[in-house]
Amino acid sequence: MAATTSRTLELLSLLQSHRHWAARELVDRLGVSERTLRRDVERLRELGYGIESMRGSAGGYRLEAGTGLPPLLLTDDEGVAIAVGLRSQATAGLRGAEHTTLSALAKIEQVLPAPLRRRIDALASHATPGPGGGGGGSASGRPTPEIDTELLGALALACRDSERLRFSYTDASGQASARVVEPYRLVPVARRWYLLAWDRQRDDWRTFRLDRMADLFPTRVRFEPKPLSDDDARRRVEQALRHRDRSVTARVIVELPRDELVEHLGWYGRDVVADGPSRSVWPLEADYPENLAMALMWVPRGIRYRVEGPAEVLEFLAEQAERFAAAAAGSKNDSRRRS
Amino acid sequence: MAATTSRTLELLSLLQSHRHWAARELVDRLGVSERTLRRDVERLRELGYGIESMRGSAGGYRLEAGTGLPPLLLTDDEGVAIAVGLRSQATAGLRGAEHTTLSALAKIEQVLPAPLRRRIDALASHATPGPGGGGGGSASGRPTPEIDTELLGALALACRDSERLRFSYTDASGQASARVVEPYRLVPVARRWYLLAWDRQRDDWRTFRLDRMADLFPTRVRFEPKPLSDDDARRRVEQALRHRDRSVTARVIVELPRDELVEHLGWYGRDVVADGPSRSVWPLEADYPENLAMALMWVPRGIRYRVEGPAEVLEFLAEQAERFAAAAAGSKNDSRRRS
DNA sequence: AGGCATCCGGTCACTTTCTGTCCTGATACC
DNA sequence: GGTATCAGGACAGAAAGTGACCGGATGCCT
Repeated sequence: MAATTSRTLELLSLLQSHRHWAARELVDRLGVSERTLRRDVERLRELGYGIESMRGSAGGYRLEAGTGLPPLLLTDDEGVAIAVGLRSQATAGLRGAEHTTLSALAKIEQVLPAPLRRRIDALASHATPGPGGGGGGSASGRPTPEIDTELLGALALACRDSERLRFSYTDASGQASARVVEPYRLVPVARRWYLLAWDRQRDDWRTFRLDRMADLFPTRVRFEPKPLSDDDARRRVEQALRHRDRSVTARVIVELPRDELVEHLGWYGRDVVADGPSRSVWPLEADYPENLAMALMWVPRGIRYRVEGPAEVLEFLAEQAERFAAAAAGSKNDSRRRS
Repeated sequence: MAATTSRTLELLSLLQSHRHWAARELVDRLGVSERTLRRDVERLRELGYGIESMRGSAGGYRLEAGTGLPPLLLTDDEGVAIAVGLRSQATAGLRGAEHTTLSALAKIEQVLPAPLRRRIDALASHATPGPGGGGGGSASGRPTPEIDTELLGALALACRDSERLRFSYTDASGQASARVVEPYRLVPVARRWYLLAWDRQRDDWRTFRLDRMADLFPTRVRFEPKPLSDDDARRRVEQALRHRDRSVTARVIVELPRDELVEHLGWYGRDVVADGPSRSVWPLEADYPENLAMALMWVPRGIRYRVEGPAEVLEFLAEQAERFAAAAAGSKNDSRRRS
């Protein structure tokens, strides 16, 4: 057996766990002579990992940024933290980076020992839910869509590896059916995830909403993927969704110059457009009126605004207004309203 | 030079990038004989990584969950995705797992080539901000605290490696000063991060709020850390904060049995307690009234509630109520303004 | 059932690398 | 200058890695 490969990995692991190491310490841990250690360091350097060394009485080795990313040697805990992070990131969405996030997630999911996986599933459901998105809880009445990150991980793997899947699906009309598909792409649209796949039974592309899938069974049968560009995929999904799963949209007209509003809102205000010199229009889109109303709260205090949108939204606002007013008045005996 | 170690890593990398590999393909890529490949696989198995093999015409190798987490061999993109994920996770907070997340973050930050780091910094500021937490935007008037994830990463490294730091700090009273400290722990409290460190000039423990630090300079001088338990650290920080940075709290009395409310709220409702058979109390805490009010929106529609809390909160609610009402009424029947 | 493609692992001879020891140098800090 | 640290050449013996060859096992397909 090759002591040397595993030792090299261990060295890398040590160097990653603390920044600074004296040769002496490393020698003790690895159980080799000092000369061999130097040779190991040399080897790692040849592989492109930046190991800096310092002489003198506080000398030692230090793993720095090199030309490439070295293999990450993680403890179990760290692996869990990373997996949880990736799952929630996939959920929260980082526009344009979904694909990469999923591929990183797939890499970890693939090698995750079972006990760790259980810890992740547990943790992920305790994680702070995103801004009106994702995360845990098992509330049924709660309007925030929940994303089953476990499912997401499994699907990411299957897409990457072109592995045929079996699952049951409940479509928009409540009809359940068993499906056998060849999965291609996961596409996030408006806080929900969709799977684009080739349906073997219908011999055509189909789009599946993740929260309507159940009983996923990876068949371990590989298929030959047809060519499909990212653009194609997105287009197909968007087309499939054109007439369903519409989200709630509204326009908020704020009595504030565009720049001022944008500065106040930061990231949320990226779509704000000016409507004259002292007024802005803030287009909002959300999956539920609740989330839409939450955004309104960030309009600077004391500033007036007006909302244009479907009756559903306006009714919701009126209802919330009433409840807020009642709550505020009810507790304060001196019925405080500002006039 | 050792072709074998690097080849082993490359094999691992291949196995991680796709699930399934035929021996033939691997042999072609690695440029060795089939026998040697088998030996390499054997070596990896001995190291505890689960490589499954299948015979027959669709045979091949497959990296599965093993006993331990294998070294992760990431592409640049994946590394970036992971780093971004970890930064935002540290920000969003996962109670109890902060430490692990930071240690994983430190590991990656340490070895991140400069160009990748730049991409991360750019991306992180575009990421979706959490629920009233973290994330990007540079708004000054926005009440959500912003967290400089770059700073967080650098501090995590310095804590781990016991590296003395220099920075300038602006305290609560607006007084700026230059500090030299020995950093020990990063502690998140109520959506903000604090650094617990030993102040070399004052010869005592000090707590620094991250968003008040600037011009961080890692001295690369190591220090001998004094013993300090996690509990100790947390206690010190909490004590230091006792009289500043208070957050907003309130109690919401909801006319709904506890279980029903909890089921509806999911994660958010973890602190709900019963108040009689048909009423519940939902304690809320947030850094700003905005965030507190957002939670109220999740009380099931049609259910009445009452809020007990500081005047600040009630006033805020009253104001929002008025704005909502105005927005709802204003657009509906086309009378532009309220009253 | 038979054929074929695939993985399995033993043996052998040969080559390459790895390792520890010994040594001389370079560099940094005190 | 003294000391602690890393650097790296030389050498010889031990250890490993490697390819070629083989008969065997297993699973899929016809």
